[in-house]
Amino acid sequence: MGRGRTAAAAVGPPPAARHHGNRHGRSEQARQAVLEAADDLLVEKGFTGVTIEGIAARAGVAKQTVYRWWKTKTDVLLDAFLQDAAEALTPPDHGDLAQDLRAHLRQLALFLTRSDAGAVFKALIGHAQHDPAFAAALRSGYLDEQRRRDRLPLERAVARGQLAAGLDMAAEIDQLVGPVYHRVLMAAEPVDQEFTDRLVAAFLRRADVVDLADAGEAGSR
Amino acid sequence: MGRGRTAAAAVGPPPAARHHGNRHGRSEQARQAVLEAADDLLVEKGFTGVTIEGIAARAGVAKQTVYRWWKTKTDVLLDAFLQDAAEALTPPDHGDLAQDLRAHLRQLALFLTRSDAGAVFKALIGHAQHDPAFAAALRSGYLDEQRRRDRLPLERAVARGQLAAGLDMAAEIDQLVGPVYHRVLMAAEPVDQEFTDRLVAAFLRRADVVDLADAGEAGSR
Amino acid sequence: MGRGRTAAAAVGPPPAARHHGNRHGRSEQARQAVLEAADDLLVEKGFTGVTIEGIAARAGVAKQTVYRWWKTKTDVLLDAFLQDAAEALTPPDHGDLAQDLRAHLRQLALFLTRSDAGAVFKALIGHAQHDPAFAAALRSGYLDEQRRRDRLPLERAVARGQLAAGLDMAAEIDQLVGPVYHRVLMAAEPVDQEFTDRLVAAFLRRADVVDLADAGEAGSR
Amino acid sequence: MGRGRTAAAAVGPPPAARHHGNRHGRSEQARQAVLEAADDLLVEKGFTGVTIEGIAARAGVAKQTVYRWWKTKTDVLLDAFLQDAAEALTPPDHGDLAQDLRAHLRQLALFLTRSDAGAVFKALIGHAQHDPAFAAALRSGYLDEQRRRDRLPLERAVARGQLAAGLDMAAEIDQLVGPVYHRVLMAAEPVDQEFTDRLVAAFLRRADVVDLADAGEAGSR
DNA sequence: GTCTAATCGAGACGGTACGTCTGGTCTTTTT
DNA sequence: AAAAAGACCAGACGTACCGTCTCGATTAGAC
Repeated sequence: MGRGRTAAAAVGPPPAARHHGNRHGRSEQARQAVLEAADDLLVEKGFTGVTIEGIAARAGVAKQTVYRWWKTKTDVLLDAFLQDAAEALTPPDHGDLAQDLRAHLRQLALFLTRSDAGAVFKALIGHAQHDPAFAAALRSGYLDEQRRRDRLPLERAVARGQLAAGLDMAAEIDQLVGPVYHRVLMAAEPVDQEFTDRLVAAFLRRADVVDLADAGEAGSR
Repeated sequence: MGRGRTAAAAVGPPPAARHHGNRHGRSEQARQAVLEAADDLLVEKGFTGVTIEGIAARAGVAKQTVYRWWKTKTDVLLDAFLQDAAEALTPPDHGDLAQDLRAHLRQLALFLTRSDAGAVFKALIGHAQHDPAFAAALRSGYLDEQRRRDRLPLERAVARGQLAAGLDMAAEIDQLVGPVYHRVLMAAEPVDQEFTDRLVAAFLRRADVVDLADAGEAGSR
Repeated sequence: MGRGRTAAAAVGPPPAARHHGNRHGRSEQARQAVLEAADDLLVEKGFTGVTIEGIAARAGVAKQTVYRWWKTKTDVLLDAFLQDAAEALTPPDHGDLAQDLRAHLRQLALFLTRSDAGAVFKALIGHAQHDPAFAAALRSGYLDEQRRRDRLPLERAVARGQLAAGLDMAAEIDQLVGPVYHRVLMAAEPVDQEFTDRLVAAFLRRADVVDLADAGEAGSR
Repeated sequence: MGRGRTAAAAVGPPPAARHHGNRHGRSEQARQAVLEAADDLLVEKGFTGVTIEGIAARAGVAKQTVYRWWKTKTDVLLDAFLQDAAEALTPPDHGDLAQDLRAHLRQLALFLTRSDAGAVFKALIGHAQHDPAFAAALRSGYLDEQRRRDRLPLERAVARGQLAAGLDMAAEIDQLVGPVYHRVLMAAEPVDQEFTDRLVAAFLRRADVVDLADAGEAGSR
């Protein structure tokens, strides 16, 4: 297994933490081992199969070391997820709204349905339904930022003059990503490209987008 | 406390079950006590606070009696939910598509955010993320049927000639209800009437709806 | 290993306890397994090596089963000891005071220095120094009764007219057995027959014993 | 609180140790703080309540500092005890055997039942039952020397001609102090002056003591 | 006046056992 | 036949100490 963390490691690692159990901070080695063990276990045995004992055992770490830095197994999973996925869902910038949105929704669908991190994410969303405090942590740690990223293509289009400025961004984003999450979390139906492209098309039609590639004409195609 | 079960009791009760711990079949009394205990506990203490031991204790029933009829605590909660909410979300029939959809989405939002049954439902959706078998049970026990109910306004509109027949129903439903679920399950934002009405308006615009009240004109655009 | 419990089983077994985990009482099988595991462990690994986890594991019993019936590992050891040793130290009755006392002290010395039960007993006495509540339990469970047994030879001698009635029994017993315990618990010196016989001789000399075998003479000096 | 160590400090302090954390030796300040913390904790919380972590915390010392100089908590307690009690139980010299013995046994009884050091001593004796290596350390560090002190009155009496030379000293000492320890360690009965005086009387009677105060007569008064 | 080496406080580390809790299984008696 | 009762095995929970370790600060004596 392993997790192939990218070097960037945007989220958790405390500044300059490469030492070993001394006053100068925690062991980065132990931290990484715990995070890897946690999401390996989630992928292998599912959410219920993740226990702090199991994480500690697989990470070759003392239980107390896990408890010292994380309160619950879901905090570990969240930490692991944040580290893995921080940059997975940044929408691309092709200079074209339609293209950007299609690519972004497709990427989101694949992330949720195909990647290990997506599996972790679904588990975390699931747990958030049972634990309001964790829901808040998940929101502030990930969802808020993700919503900001989701908004980027629209904001760039506004800047380009491709899109009217008065849009209710939040509502539009919900209409774009909401159906994707809905299929992933509740329905059993596949979330294929046809589906995500259709969401984009519906948006373009209702949002009076100026098609820059086909300048001079108004309307949505 | 209590649950005010409607007489209909659409789901579980075995035929002729009014006895109590005798040779004549299971005790309907015990069954009801268990279901009530389960969702009372959920409302009071949250999903984690529901345990089979706790259910049995509060229902005044032996643990084995719970295990005899349900495999897990989530099966109890599902059973309780189905009994309570079976018909809760049937969309109304005003003879007008726009009116029906607006009312239905509003009702859905209220159900999810305000009712006890909605709280149970969110908990079950949460658990389904951790347990594929339960997810399947939840789908076949409720979600599939609910999707059929969600479709009713559209189908009636097609029958009325208000809506073209070639529509991809599943995708349209996802675009209508998906954003609602998304806000409820993931975002912290309120799901007010303005939001749900906007979803309906977007649908009407993209779906070439014939406005019967304003007959003679074609399309909405 | 094993413990070869004598059938008599004077102490613990609850009345009619041969069933298995039902409402009618505890499992006698589990109880025996726990007691045997406890003193096997003590003999093998010493007092520190006895843990409730270890007892449960070796007995093939759940930890909770141990905790259900005993509060601490020392309670288990005490129970085991009582069952093993209840009648181990009853002084013999030869009809002669000197003979009885010599045999009894010799038996006590051998019990303490040679038998497994003696090892358990020393451990319990040791623990009693750290735990006043346990000390009281040990006294009421064993020591008080043992002191009564220690007194028997003297009382029989009084009944026979071999010994004056006004004796301070407690003080005399302490002078007889105290030195034995002292050597066992504190000194490293052997407690051989010469030593125990000397204690008896000193007692006979100071206690104005009528030597029935040599009737007619008074006093021992 | 505190311990009021007498200046003599017979046991541990290394020569010229008043520095603090440099190459030339240990910190006497830390050493004293540890010893005081250890027996304060014992008196306050009992043997079980003494932990190396607790000692270090209360002494305001790092755990490692304790481990650097002592192997176990019982070694700390032993060290503390030796420092406190080294000369506590030296029998007086009145020039009279009976008087010396009566005073000595009385002092022993009071030490064991009344003083803080006596409480520590009982705890150490208790632990020695569980740990043969510690038992040996306790014997060589204290008991052997104490037995030598116990013997002093008898040896002086022999020198004075008050007592026959052929006596088995060890056995006689055991008969004098054994019953006292026995009552302290095992029985709940008080160890009052009447009891200790009786032990001396029994000894005098059996040991053909020449009463110097009443010279000329033989026998034990 | 630096340099060196031992000890100090601090505290993270891998571990073991604690005592508690819940999950599921089982057996017996009662209805 | 199913209920109530509750003991059973199993194993995770979160905590307390264990004994080891690494660190940076402190402080003599050696140079």
